[in-house]
Amino acid sequence: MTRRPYHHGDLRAALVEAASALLETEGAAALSLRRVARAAGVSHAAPYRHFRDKHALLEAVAAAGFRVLEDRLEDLEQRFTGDPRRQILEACRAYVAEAVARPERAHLMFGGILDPARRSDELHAAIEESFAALVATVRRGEGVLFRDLPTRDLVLTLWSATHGLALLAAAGQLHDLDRTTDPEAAIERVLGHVFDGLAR
Amino acid sequence: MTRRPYHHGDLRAALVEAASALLETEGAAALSLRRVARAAGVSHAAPYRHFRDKHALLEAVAAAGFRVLEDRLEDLEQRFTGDPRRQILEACRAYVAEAVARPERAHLMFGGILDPARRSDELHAAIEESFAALVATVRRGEGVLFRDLPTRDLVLTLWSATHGLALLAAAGQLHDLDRTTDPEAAIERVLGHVFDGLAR
DNA sequence: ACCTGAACACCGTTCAAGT
DNA sequence: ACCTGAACACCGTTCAAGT
Repeated sequence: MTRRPYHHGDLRAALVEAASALLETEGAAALSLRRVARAAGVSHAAPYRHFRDKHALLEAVAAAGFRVLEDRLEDLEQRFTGDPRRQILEACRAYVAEAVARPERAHLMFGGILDPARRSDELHAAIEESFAALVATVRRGEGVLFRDLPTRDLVLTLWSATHGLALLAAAGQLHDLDRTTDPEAAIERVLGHVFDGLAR
Repeated sequence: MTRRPYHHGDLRAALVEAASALLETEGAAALSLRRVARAAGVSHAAPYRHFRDKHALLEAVAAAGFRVLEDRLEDLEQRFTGDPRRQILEACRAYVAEAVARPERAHLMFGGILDPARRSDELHAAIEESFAALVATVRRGEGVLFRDLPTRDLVLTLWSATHGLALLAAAGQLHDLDRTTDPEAAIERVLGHVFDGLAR
């Protein structure tokens, strides 16, 4: 960490990076703009050159999370070509794994911390694209795996189950059901049953 | 709102009430302990007589939410006696309806705002009891509605799907899938498919 | 026992000034 | 163009003092 008075590089990216790290290590409550600035080696007013306010910085952190999710989903199409069942299963697994690995960011992405009315274009695009990747994954099972149901029904059912398990796991609330169940095993079983309900 | 210097009544309850109201109208970010105190007509230091800190007050708000959920679930056993399918369906509907009606509190209950490591006894008990009510509801379908699966599997699958839909709806993220789908109709379809997967 | 008012360290945001 | 440092209103928390 060089401590020059001026940050000669991509300060914007450095701030998003620092905020993401602080978020996960200290929690959302302890994440202040001033601490982020300090971690990036700039004054507390410098972030305002790159973000309108704290909310905008948090949106950028969330957007990065959605892009990671999108990348992971798109990767699976290549890795399991011709096996839509496996693709969908791994997609849901990745969704849960991401939420468990970065619970604070997951809550920021899905949580009620950000105001939906003030979504930046960047966040909006990141959400749309990761969501499109999800729909595309599910679609590859149409006519092969699933009964003739509206795409909307397939996506809604698989997404709800996956999202629910992911957030329960991220919040540590799965332990209230079963102290011995880890999220990896749980998503396997849940998806098995959900697949049964949608199978042709 | 009387404005006496001393609050002669149940200040603790008044603070939880004021905090719940402020939370829903202004959002979690705008919810300060000082504003809660002002709304209850006491000085900013008065809440510390009843709560160790802000976190403890928020826990009390969350606990109230879990108790509401529990009451709603237990109500259904009486209202639809002998119809376990309806009981479970209405339970999931109530879960989603509560999250949609009070999205900010739902995020507080399930969200990553509260630190799981610091759960008060009150909150712990409220979670356990509402969760027990949920398990009891699902159990009434065992041997009648569902295949012979571990209770854990039944609860996990139904709960994940319901929880996921509830939080997606609360966060306004269902709109990204389908602008015309309201949560009421969505939970109906999702649960239909999930039931199919668990049916005997 | 219950509450107040002053105090402290910290925060988000703004803005004139510096390079 | 990009960043700093002072300033302001607000916050969570503590504590001696009041009734």
